[in-house]
Amino acid sequence: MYVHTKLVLSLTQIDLLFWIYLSVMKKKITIKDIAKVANVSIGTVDRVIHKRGKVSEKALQKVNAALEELNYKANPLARSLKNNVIYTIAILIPDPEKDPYWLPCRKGIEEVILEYEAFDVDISVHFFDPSKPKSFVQKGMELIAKNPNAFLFVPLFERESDRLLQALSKKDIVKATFNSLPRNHVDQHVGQDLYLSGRVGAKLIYDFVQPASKIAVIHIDEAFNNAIHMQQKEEGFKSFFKEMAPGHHIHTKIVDTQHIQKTLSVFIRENQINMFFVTTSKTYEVARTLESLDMEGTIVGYDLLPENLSYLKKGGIQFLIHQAPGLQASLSLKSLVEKLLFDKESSKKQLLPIEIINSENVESYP
Amino acid sequence: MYVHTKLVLSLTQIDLLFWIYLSVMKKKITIKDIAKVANVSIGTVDRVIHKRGKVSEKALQKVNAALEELNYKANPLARSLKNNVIYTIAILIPDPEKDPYWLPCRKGIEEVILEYEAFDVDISVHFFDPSKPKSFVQKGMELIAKNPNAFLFVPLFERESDRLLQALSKKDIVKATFNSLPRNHVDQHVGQDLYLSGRVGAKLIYDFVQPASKIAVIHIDEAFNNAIHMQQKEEGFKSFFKEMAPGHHIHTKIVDTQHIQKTLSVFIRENQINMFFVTTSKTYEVARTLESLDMEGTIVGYDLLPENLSYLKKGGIQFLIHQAPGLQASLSLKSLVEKLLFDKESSKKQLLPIEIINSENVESYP
DNA sequence: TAAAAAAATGTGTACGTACACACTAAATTA
DNA sequence: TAATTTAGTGTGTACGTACACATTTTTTTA
Repeated sequence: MYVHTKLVLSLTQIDLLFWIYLSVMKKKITIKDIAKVANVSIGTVDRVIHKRGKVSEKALQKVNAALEELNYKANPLARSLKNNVIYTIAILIPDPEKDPYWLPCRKGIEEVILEYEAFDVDISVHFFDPSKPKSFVQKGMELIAKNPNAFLFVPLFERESDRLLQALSKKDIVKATFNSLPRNHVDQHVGQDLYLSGRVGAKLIYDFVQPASKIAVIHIDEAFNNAIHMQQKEEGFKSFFKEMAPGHHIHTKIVDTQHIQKTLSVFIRENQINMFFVTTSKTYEVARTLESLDMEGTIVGYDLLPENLSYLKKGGIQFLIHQAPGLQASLSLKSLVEKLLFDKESSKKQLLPIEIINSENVESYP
Repeated sequence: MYVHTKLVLSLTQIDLLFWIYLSVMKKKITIKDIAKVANVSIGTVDRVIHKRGKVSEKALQKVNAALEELNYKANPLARSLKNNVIYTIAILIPDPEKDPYWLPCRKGIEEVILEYEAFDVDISVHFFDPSKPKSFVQKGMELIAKNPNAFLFVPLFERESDRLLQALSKKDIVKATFNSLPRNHVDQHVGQDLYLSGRVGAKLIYDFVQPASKIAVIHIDEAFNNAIHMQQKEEGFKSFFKEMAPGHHIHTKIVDTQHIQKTLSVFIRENQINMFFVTTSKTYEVARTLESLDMEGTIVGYDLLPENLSYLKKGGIQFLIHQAPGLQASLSLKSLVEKLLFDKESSKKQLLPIEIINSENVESYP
């Protein structure tokens, strides 16, 4: 009612009829319609929308009224078409050849590239050696030097990431990360709550715990893997047990892939461990060791690597927590593209659900 | 190399230079570029692309060559802009007021509607009473009579769905479903593998099974809920136990919400059941009954209803299987919109992963 | 060989937005 | 009051595609 009254007062009879026509017919409101209703030219409407001044107070009010009454939304297609620039996105991730964990990640990215092939974006993927922080910085700097519109990367190393972020900040390049969250500010992030993921692992193990159970958190390759990652998971894990079974001691062991079998065997036998929370995708190493020792045990670990899946199906691993690297990559890339192309805003920080995988539901994952 | 040779033979010197320029510069190939390289007008290129004939053999070959060499991809934005029709999508889902299971579904749809507000689509949501097949058919027929471009619905009732699908087939309306899969053909479907989901439930329970355990599958409200749904889950559940513990007898019980507490109490006491696989979102009813009987037990059920979550956190329910109705709805609607707007093709049948929820990872779900 | 018919090709316009430029009206100055 | 500045407004064009229509070229027929 209010709406009508206001219009009757501010618009002529004919404009009112046109307004009713627009509201009744299923038709998208264009800048032209606004111009007609406000009885000005589209140029004036355009100046109002973009706040470029040179508009009389009277016209401004009429246009703003029409804009609001008709709930005008600019057509993103026409806007993007007119815009006519090709956005470049540079992506830097660990080399999947060096660590197969990143394979689904590359695959996810390639799918998105194909999906937006026909649009005005130029996406390129680059790799660094996950065991060499230097290669990360070097590649990163190279890419930044080319001034892409956005830079998406996995901040595996804290200090080195800071350097890249600093370089990026000077250049007005959109900063986006996934998998790990760097200390410094980024414009967009997709990841998982690692602390919570540790608690999930704890709960899964806790369900099987007996008074005599011996529990250990195993970190593999802490040296050149993401140390903070593992720490946060461990903290989450321990916090759960502190709440639910305060008396239960949790062992912690850091091992190297080098002599992993030997080191682990000794550790397991010495401490009589029969329940394991493995904080990395190399969970299969623990299962393999247990197998070689001909021992039974409960193992909860991370990620759907082929080796892990094999043990999951055989029963050597009870549960895997899925970090969905592929989904993380494709989601972050997609939001980046849509931000640039249609300036669609999505939440800065997106935390993906922590997915529990057992021998059965694994079949439902692609 | 081959590519070059072919071009040298088929194009003039100047065209070749232009081709090199196009390849080197980061620039999207337009119909105009093709016309220039093939040395014809854009009209001719257009006729070739749309196979509208009236093109000489020579021109056709030149254009096709250029199209392929330059890997032309039509700009979906310009195409959609030119197209200039408003697509209508009618959605029919069970009334969330009648069954709260459908609340996230409505929410998911509303989010997508907002997301595409500025685009040329007109999406409307309508509800039917999940306990009244007639209301489903009636509402459905009404919507179909309005000739939307696409019709997305939850085929809760088999026979009634067939009727709607028949009506749809006559009218060239895109048919899409989610949650349940109807017997007859649809153009698009998003759902879950229910048989597998039954197996997942089985595995979760199996991990806790003792020789003395008594296991039951509980169906609640089979009468007006989706009977096939429940059957498939039960089959999956039993198939797992047949494989892993052939001797173990699985009880089955169908109960009505009416006198559920009483019926269940009797059933549980008579059969000494202590492990439950509940095939519907009313899992909390079993937990409540067990609570009132002051008994302990293992319960695995479905869906993140507030009542279920409360028992999950208290420990009355061990695991919930998440059918993600909201995600199913938004995913199917999104693909529908993108299909109409940009004729982007996505796979006809999309099966979502079966997600296992416990008291911890539930926090990571929105 | 000219005229007519048919085939092939090119041109112009629209979609909705954005922006440069041209123009008109009002305000200021001489 | 005329000349000039300035505020306000309108017009035209481009983005890339699609399609109607106009134009040119080739083929057929008289």
